[in-house]
Parts: sequence; C-alpha cells; structure tokens
Amino acid sequence: MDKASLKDLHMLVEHVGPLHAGDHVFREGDPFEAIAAVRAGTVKTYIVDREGREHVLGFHLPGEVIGLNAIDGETYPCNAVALDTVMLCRFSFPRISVLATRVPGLQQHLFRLMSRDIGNAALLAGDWSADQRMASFLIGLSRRLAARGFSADRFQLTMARTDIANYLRLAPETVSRVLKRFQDDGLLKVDRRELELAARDKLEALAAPVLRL
Amino acid sequence: MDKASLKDLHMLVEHVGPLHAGDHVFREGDPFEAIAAVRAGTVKTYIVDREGREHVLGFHLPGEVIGLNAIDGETYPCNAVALDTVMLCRFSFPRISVLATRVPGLQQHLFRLMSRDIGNAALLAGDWSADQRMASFLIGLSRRLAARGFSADRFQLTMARTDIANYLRLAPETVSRVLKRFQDDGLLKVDRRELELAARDKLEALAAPVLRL
DNA sequence: CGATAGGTTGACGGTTCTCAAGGGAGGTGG
DNA sequence: CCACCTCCCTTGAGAACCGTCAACCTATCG
Repeated sequence: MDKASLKDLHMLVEHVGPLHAGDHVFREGDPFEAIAAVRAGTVKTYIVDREGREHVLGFHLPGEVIGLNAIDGETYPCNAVALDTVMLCRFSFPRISVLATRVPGLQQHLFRLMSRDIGNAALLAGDWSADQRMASFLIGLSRRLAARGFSADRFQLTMARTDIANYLRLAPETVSRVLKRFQDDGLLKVDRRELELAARDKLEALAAPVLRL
Repeated sequence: MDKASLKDLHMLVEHVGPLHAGDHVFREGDPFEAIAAVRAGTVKTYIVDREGREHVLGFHLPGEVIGLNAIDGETYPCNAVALDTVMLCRFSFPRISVLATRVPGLQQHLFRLMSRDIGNAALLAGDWSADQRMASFLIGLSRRLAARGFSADRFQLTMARTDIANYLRLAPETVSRVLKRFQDDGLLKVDRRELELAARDKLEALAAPVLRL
C-alpha cells in the first residue's frame, strides 16, 4: 500500500477506548456502520438465543477485526463486549469500501480477512471431543498470542470458564473437568486464570485434527 | 451495475459442465484460481480429517457461490463434488477482483456473499439437538429451493443420508431415526429421497432457535 | 440372479449434560 | 482488620442423548 493510501486509511480511522470489562462495542440490532480492529485487550462476540443460552462466536485479540459478519445486513447480528481494557480502531465501512476500490491491496486484505473467518467458523463446527476442542482452543490462543509477541506457553485467560464453555459448546462443568484432567496428566498448569502449557506437543497432537495440520 | 460492467463480467465467465454425480469441481490442495457460481444441480463441499471422517461444509444450490473460503490461501482448503448433474459459472478470482475495484456494486456483492457465509457457518456451529438440527436443515433447504422457484413443501434430496449426517454432525443412524420420528409424528412424509413437509409450522418452530427467528 | 451400496432398525454403552452442593478469591462495609 | 457477600469455579452423582456395533432390508445394476 502506498503512502497516500496509508494516509487515506489514517483519515477514516476513529480511535475508540479505553473500554472496560463489560462495556459493549456494539449490540445485536445496532445499525451497522463500521468494522473495528482490536488494538489492545480482548473482545468477545456472542449472541443470545431465544432459549436464553449464550453462544460465543469468538474471542478477538489485538490485530483482529470484528464486525465482518455484519456487512450482509443493516444491523449487527451479534454483540461485542470487552473482556478487559480494550482499545479499538473503528473504520466506517462505507468509507473503507470506497477506499478499497482505489487501493486493490486493501480490497484484497478485506477479502482475505473474511475468507479466513469463513474457514475458522467451519473448524470448530466439527464434532470433536471435549478434549480436542479444549486443546485446539488453547493451542489456537497460544499461537495467536505468540504471533503478537506475547509468551506462547504462559498467559492469562481473559475470559471466564463460562465463556470458554459457550464458545466450545460445552457445559462449564465440563470445561472445569477437562482443565483439571489436563493438569493431572501434566499437559497444563492451571491457577485460576493463569495458564502454562506444560506439554505443548501433546496438546498440539490433540488439537491437530481440529486445526487441520 | 451498468451495461459495460455486465459485459466485463460476461467476458471473464467460463461456463463449466455438465458435471455428473461424483465429479469433482476442485479438490483440497488444488491451486486456487477461481470461485464458481452454481447454475444447476447441487455441489457438496467437504473435508476429510486425519481420522478419516468426512465433514460436510455445505450443500450449494443454483445461485450460490463456492470457493470463497479459498481466497485466504494459495490452494482450496476443501473439496467440492457434484451430487447430481451440475452446471457452473467459473470466475477467475484475480480478474473478478480487478473488476470489483472498478465496479463498486460487484465489490459490495462479494463482501456480502462472504459476510453471509461467516454468519451461516456460525449458525450450525451451535449446540443444538438432533431434532433442531434436522429441522433447520430441512427448513433452510426448503426456503432456498423456494427462492429459486422450486416447490417449498415437496422436493428431492440430492444428498445421501450419510452426507446429511456429516453436515449436521450426527451419525447416519441418527439421521434415519429422526426422519422416521418426524414422519411418525406427521411433520414429514419421507419416501427414500423424496420429501414432503407435512407440518411446516412445527418444523419452523423446531428450527427457529437455530435459524434465529 | 447375485452383488453392492445405501438405508433402516435394535440393543447397548459412553461422553457429556444437568442438578446440587460446596469451596475460594476479591470486594465492601462496619 | 475482619466479617460477610457475591461471583466464579469446582466436584460429585445420576440421567439423557446420541454414537457404536451388528444385523437386516431394499433398490439398482451388471
């Protein structure tokens, strides 16, 4: 992307935050105007079904983009809430679309982001065991954190057990039990929300079929 | 979209087919060059995991586009196979990308298609009962067929029970049993692959939480 | 007519959910 | 500083749903 385009992109960015744990970035039904990139913190996207159950669509770390599933529609189809202190860059979608017609690299980037989301959504949709799902969650998180310069083997969970459960389609009790068993088997050290991947290779092996490696 | 743009679009279309049941449109690992719109028939996209199990990503009817999940990558991440006699329009992706920069309506259309796929992938990912999943599959199929001018209440399944099972993350036996129970309860009339939705309202009610209505 | 693939049905077992109760950390107010 | 409260998490017992295994059935086709 050339200098002028970067400047254009800079022009339509709106910096948002800090948001604090529990603050919503947007809610289901809000008019869709913008996508947003996480700059710091963790954002959880989720919906509540008519039976009152929460379904977590994803956890979004710094560098990741939220709101792409809202493009097809007038309103956001889900909620987005900060799990800790969050900083965002907000991009007006009509404006970034126009810019994308002038900057092919930007268009391509958006295409790829969306394409990746389609693939990711399909991964966890498979029918995996609780162990496989938990391992793939942990390995996925670890890799994404490592890619952003954080430690790959030792990190804090920013989400509650219940959030993990609603993301992995498990009962919170099952999340608790799997984590305990992983710890008993030496795969993991767990202390409240602090995690250490003690046997990364074994976790990778469990996660491999889910992550398609 | 104006006349000249339509002509441009026409220029980069390649008509493919007829393909016959079992013919592959593309396979996992093939170099990604093009997306394709189904013109006639049904295409199944699927992957085979390292445990040898097949995961069906979707069934694609006339008017629907396949290959969008391949944009982020050099190769197709899944297989696409014809379930019956299939006609396709193939669009070179590099060329349609370039065209999209000149035709904002086309860019917007592609964005929306991809956004919709992200949402759809998330829907079936929830933890629904076998009954809810089957009902939402049938209602979804019925609606998509109706939107294309086919009968909404009476149609032929183009896919095997096993395919439905691998799509819904159920055992084939469970698919068989649920269909039988739906028939016994008067929701459905099933004769091999021919279906009649006898109590659409009850099926809709079952499917509602999944389809978010 | 036999072979084969796809579909159905039944019995059984396992993984995970539900329900219920019991910790433990962190915050608040006395 | 400590009691108390609340939220989150853990642990246990039992049940339910669905998967697995096995047998059988029924079209279709050579």
